[in-house]
Amino acid sequence: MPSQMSGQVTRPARARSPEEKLVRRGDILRAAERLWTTTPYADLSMNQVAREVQLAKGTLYLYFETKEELFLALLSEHYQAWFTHLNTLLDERQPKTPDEVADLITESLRGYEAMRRLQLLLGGVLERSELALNFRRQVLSLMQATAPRLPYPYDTAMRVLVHTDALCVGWQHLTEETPAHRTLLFHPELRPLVVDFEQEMNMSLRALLNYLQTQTS
Amino acid sequence: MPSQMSGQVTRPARARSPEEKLVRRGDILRAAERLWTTTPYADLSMNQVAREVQLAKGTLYLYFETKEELFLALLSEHYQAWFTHLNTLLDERQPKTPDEVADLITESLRGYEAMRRLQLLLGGVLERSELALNFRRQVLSLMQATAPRLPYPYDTAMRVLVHTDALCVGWQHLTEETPAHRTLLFHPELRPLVVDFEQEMNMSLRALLNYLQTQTS
Amino acid sequence: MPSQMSGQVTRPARARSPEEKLVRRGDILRAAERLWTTTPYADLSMNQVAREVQLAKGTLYLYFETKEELFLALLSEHYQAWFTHLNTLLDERQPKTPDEVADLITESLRGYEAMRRLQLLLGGVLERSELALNFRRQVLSLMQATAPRLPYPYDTAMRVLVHTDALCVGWQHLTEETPAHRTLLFHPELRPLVVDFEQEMNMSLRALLNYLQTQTS
Amino acid sequence: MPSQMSGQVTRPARARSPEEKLVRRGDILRAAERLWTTTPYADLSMNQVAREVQLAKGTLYLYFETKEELFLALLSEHYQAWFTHLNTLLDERQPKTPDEVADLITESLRGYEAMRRLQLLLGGVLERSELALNFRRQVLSLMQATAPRLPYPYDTAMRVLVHTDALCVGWQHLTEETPAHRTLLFHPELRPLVVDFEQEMNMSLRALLNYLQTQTS
DNA sequence: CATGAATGAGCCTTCATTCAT
DNA sequence: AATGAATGAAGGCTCATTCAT
Repeated sequence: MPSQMSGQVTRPARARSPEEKLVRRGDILRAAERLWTTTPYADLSMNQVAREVQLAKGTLYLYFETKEELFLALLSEHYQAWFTHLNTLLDERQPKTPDEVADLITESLRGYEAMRRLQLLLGGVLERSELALNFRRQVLSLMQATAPRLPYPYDTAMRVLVHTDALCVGWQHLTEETPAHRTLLFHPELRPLVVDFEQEMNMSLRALLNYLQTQTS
Repeated sequence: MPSQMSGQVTRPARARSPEEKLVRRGDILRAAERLWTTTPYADLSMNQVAREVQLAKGTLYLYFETKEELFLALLSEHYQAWFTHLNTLLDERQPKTPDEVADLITESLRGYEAMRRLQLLLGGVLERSELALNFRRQVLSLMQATAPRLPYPYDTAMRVLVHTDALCVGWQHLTEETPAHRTLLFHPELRPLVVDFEQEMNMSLRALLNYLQTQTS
Repeated sequence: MPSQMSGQVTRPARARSPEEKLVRRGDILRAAERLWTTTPYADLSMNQVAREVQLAKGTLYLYFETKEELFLALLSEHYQAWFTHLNTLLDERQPKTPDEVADLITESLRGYEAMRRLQLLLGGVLERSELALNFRRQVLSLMQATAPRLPYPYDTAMRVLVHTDALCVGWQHLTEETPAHRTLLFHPELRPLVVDFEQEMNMSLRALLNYLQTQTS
Repeated sequence: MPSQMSGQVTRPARARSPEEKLVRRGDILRAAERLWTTTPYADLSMNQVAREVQLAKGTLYLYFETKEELFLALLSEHYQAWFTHLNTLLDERQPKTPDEVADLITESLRGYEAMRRLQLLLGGVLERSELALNFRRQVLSLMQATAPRLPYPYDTAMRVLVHTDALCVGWQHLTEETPAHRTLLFHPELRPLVVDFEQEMNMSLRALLNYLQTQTS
């Protein structure tokens, strides 16, 4: 009869209703996320995740069939959150000029490092599974919901979103705060390689959107 | 575009001279590369590489201290090859306009898929070791040798090269020919997510370089 | 003199309760011991131990963090058993004269070859880890519990126990039943080197204890 | 044509005559010894030894068939040296009383830590080979040469020498300067386990020899 | 639904020894 | 005699996943 009080919130010992199960699923995701911010995927064991949620290892497999699926779900969640955030900003500000749009997108990414890092996993690790297909479908539908909010024709808007994705991955890749990357700061001769995500991302977006402007007219 | 003919060529039983050793080192690299095109880093064991070169496992460790070093060496090799290729193109064509430069860079990447894929490894896997530092230094010096060949002030040129890196990673990431990615082609509804590396890369570069033009003047 | 009957007794598939886990731990220890009698530590793989207990390799690591820890635990167990045995004998017989004490200690070692052999490991192999410290502490406290049972002042008693340790190791070393040692028996010219553990141990102890007697008075 | 000047002494590139070969053999032994004082047997690779003598790995195998043989030869050498030393002392001082003999033997061991440590190897590592038999023969004949120099009947003298062996091993075992052993010094509660080789060895010998005196008369 | 003991394939790496030169 | 590249068995250990309870 182990007490379940050790978590932040009291929690039913068993998740019975579908709602409770959803909550539990969320708990797991949240735990994985917490660990993920400090530990690379390969070094992050299901055991650790289990410990973090204070569930048994086996329980995780009741909610996710594989480690891969778990992280894909996490990425999915983050994607959704970010798109929602982006939509809100777009609806509020209704940006018109390329620079306004670029700035807004850049800003929308602030605070979403977790998502950006997760995105990198896709290629190297997560991409292999067939779950990826579902994931893509989801991404697509998120993009489709956002596209109309951009001051561009649908196709252009979609393209902008795909470019945003690529840029985000690219800059995140060069910017990722790995231990090795941090040591760069102590080697002045390597300065030219040290870049700031937000600044470069913004520049890339401005360049892109202004260019689109030019081309269209 | 290395020839893929490396098969059962007769080979000295022992690499004695420094030259032979270099050749053997190359053989290993080549084998690793061959496997790498079909198997992700994490699933690629030294055992497999050994089998592929037809050498004993231990022999690999005569040429590379760790698995990581082997793959870093591979990436390094490809980077160098690409920069050399790029330099040649730049020297030959001496591009002036933004579009000329963009096209040239885009073209230079053709046939260097291997490098592009390898680049993605950096973030997730290789970045951790201290070897990474050396690698960075090398990349930097390659960039520094290329920068003067671009029709831009040195700092701008360097920035262009860093952007190229980011774009390359970003688009490669979205374009990578993983099994999962290939299935995309059979799902017409996912069409909008299917993009062509070369085309998008080119567009990104054009956008960037034209934008720089604008800003400077 | 533990029974060597542990064979294919039926066994729960999973050790759930702490008691069952203790039993399983014991099973592993027992298996290691069985192998140890015929194979030197360095040649004894965890794989073999696993096979011998009929458990998976990984399972061993659920009970012992490293190979070293496993063997240290084994030695620890044997030490404890021997000290317990010695204490019992001392309590029963209450030896007074040096020779009585020497005989009793000698007798106490009979049947504890396993412990004696394990002791030899300490120097060469186990000594390095930090676990060794704990082990030492344990040995010390065992000695401290035994010292008062000897008909000597505390400090002298402790010294006697330490000497016993040294003598035990020394004679075991010369007496060890290795294959090489056994061949000695077939070479009459080497006779003088063939000695009997019990006999020599006894003599050493008698010498020591009588000497102490002399010195004190 | 590599220069062979890098050693302390110039050395012929090839050992041709039997004498030269013996010298070379000695060089190897000396190198192994140097390393052995700081590195445990298991961690000491033939590679290191080769590097230390500035010979190729394969060359070692021209002089010793196995690693084991090399170390057995080393031990053999040390044994011989010590016995020689002991003989000299005995001849010079001609000790008569038990305490004089005990003190002399104790003193003779001073400075022969290397031998003492090597002795410990015997049981755990070296004992297995069939070379051990030869080694034993040698030890026996050394003892036989020394026995007459002791003020005891031949058989008693032999027995004393065997006891010396055992005691030496036993106390060395408890005294060995391993890292773990050194940490003992920082744990005052473990004080009782810290003993001094020379002091305890001396006591053991005195006890033994005085006891023999008693028994005989 | 939950548990966590058990699994076992698989990983990277080491190193005594061999053998072509 | 000397070299040192090549070998390959073996080792300890990890961890995603399964399954008995």
